[in-house]
This record gives sequence, structure tokens and C-alpha cells, in this order.
Amino acid sequence: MLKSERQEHILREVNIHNKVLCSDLSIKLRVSEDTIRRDLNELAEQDKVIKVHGGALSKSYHTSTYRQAEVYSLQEKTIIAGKAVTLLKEGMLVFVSGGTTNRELARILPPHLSATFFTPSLSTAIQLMEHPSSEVILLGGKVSRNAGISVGGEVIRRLTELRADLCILGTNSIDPEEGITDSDWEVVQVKKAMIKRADKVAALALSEKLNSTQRMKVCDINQIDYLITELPARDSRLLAYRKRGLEVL
Amino acid sequence: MLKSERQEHILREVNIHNKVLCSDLSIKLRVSEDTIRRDLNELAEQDKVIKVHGGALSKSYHTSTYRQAEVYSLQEKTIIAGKAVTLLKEGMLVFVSGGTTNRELARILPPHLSATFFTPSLSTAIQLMEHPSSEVILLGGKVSRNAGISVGGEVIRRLTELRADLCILGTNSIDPEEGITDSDWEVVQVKKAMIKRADKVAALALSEKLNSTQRMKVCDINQIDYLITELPARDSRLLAYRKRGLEVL
DNA sequence: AAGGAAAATGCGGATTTCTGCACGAAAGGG
DNA sequence: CCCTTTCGTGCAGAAATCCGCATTTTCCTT
Repeated sequence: MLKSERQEHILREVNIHNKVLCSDLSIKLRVSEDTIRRDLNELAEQDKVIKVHGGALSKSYHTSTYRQAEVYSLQEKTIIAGKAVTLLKEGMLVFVSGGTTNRELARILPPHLSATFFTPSLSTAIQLMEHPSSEVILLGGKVSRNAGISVGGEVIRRLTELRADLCILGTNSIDPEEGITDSDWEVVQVKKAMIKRADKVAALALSEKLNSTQRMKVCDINQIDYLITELPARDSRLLAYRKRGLEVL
Repeated sequence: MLKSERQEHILREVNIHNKVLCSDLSIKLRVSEDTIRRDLNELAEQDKVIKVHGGALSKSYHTSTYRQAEVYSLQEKTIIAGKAVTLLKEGMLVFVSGGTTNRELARILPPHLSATFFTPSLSTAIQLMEHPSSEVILLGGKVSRNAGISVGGEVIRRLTELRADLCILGTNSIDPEEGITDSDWEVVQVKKAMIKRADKVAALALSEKLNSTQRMKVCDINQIDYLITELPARDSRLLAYRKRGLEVL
């Protein structure tokens, strides 16, 4: 039996039973426990399983109950989300894109605010779902594995039939000259459609994303109305954006 | 039982009941109280629980981090999912409804299987997203807060444009006479549409759901092709269904 | 096809971890 | 204040892990 074949088998086993024991696998696959252990360690390094004393545990089982843990820069993102909330008014129709910052926004939404949210993002939708008084409409389509959002013609077609008061855009790269840029073509198409059909556009970005660019253009800087970062509005790093007419929160 | 597995269990227990006693856990998990106490101390060091005399208290009780509902009867659901997987073939177009059993199915999907999945369920879609070789298409629409799926005319309209090889239906109530029933009108509409547009229908149900009915009818028993429970196919409780012509797995 | 380097595997022994038990100290309840 | 329950610690046996090394397998080059 080949090594990779064996590891496939182990992975399948661990996903079905949520746990495996070195001793069991050793017998079932007719190899020494050392080999199993080595396999498990490799799989653990690739984040496929979680290695523990005596065997291994399934990752998805473990992380699905625990998942809250790893939003990086959570502190900053919460600040950003807090500022963004001030733009929301009763009864608004709002587009929300993907990303953890927007998820954070959904989480801290004031409970009484009743607005209608359209989003292609799975995680944002799930978070919004827990909000008591808002309506959530999911834009469906082919799901992009990397981005965790729906993409494709159907999403864009639906967007063209709508008109939003506000579009809240998670931003990977923003630059005073180049505007907002991104790296995934499908995602760019969706963002473009959202911007086009919204009266106002708010860009949410960690300060580390400022003055960076990527391959594909989403929009010009003057198409954006609000720029929200975790920095105070008067921070010098934001000067270039204020000069361009953006309202910096 | 593995140590880490045991600690998972303890954590789950403490989060459900808000408190646990060493003595209870010792009996339930069949280890000495010393071991439990050591576990609780470790969990307390990691700030997962609050250790008190005689047991421990839940921490999240105070911090109100709303956690994804615990998957109850996970063991049984994994068995069901395992059987359901055998119905899936390369290249199929499959409808998948919501529910934790279907989420479990998505989780244990063989990595190599490449199929196309349509689902209105957010959690199923998120789980399927992690699958390397399958395509996931999310059916978008108004999100139903209780069910965690998209509902409404748009979903149903999209479904009528499709034709699936298989429909995998999470089931809340099934009865040999009454067929499948459910309690949420919107959800029922979606399930009806899915059944109508699929060549074969598989109903996934915990045995506790057998022979129960609810207010609204989803479909007749003879519209279902496969019945999958955690019980062995020959179990007497399934006899009535076999007699009706369902293939019981 | 043959040869050889690299990777994979199994094994023995040293080390670490896990677990239950015993005993004395501490905490809690009436 | 006494009695019961719980706690902490040390210890011992069992299991799991780590480490180095010899042997086998795999794969690539010539």
C-alpha cells in the first residue's frame, strides 16, 4: 500500500468517526504504529487533522464548534464595524460584501435596527440571520471556494434589479490613485455590480490595506463615499483620501 | 476514550448545563474522579471553564458568545450520512436540503467525488465549500431565520429550471400513512419544489423521527425512493416503510 | 535495465504522558 | 465542632511518544 493511499484512508476514517487511534489504524492498515503516527503528524502539519495523544481528531468537527476563535485583527475590525454601524438607518436597503470585517459588522448590529440586507456572503448571511429585526436576502449562485461568497451571472443579474441605499464593501486593497483593487476576477465582478447599484458606497479597510494595489480594478476612488478604518479620522495616513473627497470615519 | 476527546465532551456538557459535577462526569465517562478533576483544572487553565469546588461552571454563560447549536445525536447522524454517501455517483447533480444531518453528509463526502450540489442551506453550503472537487451552487433568497435556508419564490423558480439526479432530504417527520410532514410553510414549499424536480428522492431521518407527523405535508410516502436511518435496514421499526416500497438503507 | 540516492518503514530502547490509587490536608455543611 | 466530600500530591504501571539506526521500497538517472 502506498503512503498517500494510506493517508487518504486515514483521512476518510477520521472524518467519518471523528477520531482515530494509532493502535486501531496500525492493525487495520497493517503497518507499525510508528508509521501511523508519522502519517498523522504529517496530516496534522497540513491542517487536515488534529493530532492528540493516542490518535487524532477530525478537524472540521473540532473547528466547527470552536470556529469563533480566529479572526485576526479582531480588535481593529470591531472598531471599523462600530463606525460603519453609524451609517445604517432604519428601513435602509443595504448591500454587504464578504470578509470578516463585514461579519463583525453583522455581529454588532444594534438589535432594534430593522433594515434589509442583501449579501452574497455565506458567513455574513449566517451572522445576520441571528439578528432579530432585520431581513436577510442571500444572493445565490456558484460558490467561490476562496472567498466564501456566491459569484457568477445570476448574482449580478439579481443585483441589477435592485437599488440600494448603501453598499458596505470589505476591501483588500485601496489606493488614492488606483482605487479599490482585488485579486479574484469573479469577486471583482460582484463588487462592481454592487457598487453600481448603490447610492452610497462605504469601503471598510484595515489600515494595513491602505495604499496597496492588486491586479484587478474594482472601482475608482471617487466612486467611494465613505472610507472606514480603525484609525482616527484625522490620522495623517488618511490625508490623501480626504483630499480626494472621501468622507473618512 | 482519548483524553482530548474526553475534554471535548466535558466542555460540551458544561456549556449545555452551565455546570458539571466531578462525580457525575466520572460516572458518565467511566474514569476516576481524579482524572476528571485534572481535566477540569486543565480546561480552567485554558480559560474554557471556571473551576469550583466539586465541579466546574460554564464560562460562555457570562460572555454570551452565541454558539452554533450543538449537533445532537451526532453519532447517529454520521451513520446516516455514511449510508447516504453511497447513493452519490460521479458527475451527479444533487439537491441537498438543510439540517444538521445534511451538514454531516457534506462533511464526510469522499474527497475525490466530483458532483454538483444545489442547496438553499447556508450551513450545508459552507461545509460543501471545503470539499475540493465538487461544485456548490447556493440557491439564494430570503433567509428563513429558524431553518437557516433560503426560501421564497426565487428559490422555487430556480429549482423549476433544474433537473437533479437525486434529492437528499433532511426530514423532521415521516410516517407510513402521512408521508413527510413539516412545520414551516416556507420550508415545505422549497422541499416540494426540490422533490418535484429530482429523479430520485432520499429521506434522511433519525429513528426518533419515524412515525411522527406535523401540520404541513411535504409529500406522499410513495414519492420517496430511499429511506435512510441510523438503524440497520432489517430493523422491525422500518418494516412498514419497506412494505410501502421504499428502499431502506 | 541497472545503479544509486532519497524516502519510507520497522524496531529497540529511553523518555514522556496518562491514569488510578493512597494518604493527608482543606473545604463545606449541619 | 465533627463528619463528609473534595483537593492536591506522590507514586507506579501501562500506554504512547521520541529517537537513532538498520533495512526495505520507491523513484530517478544514466
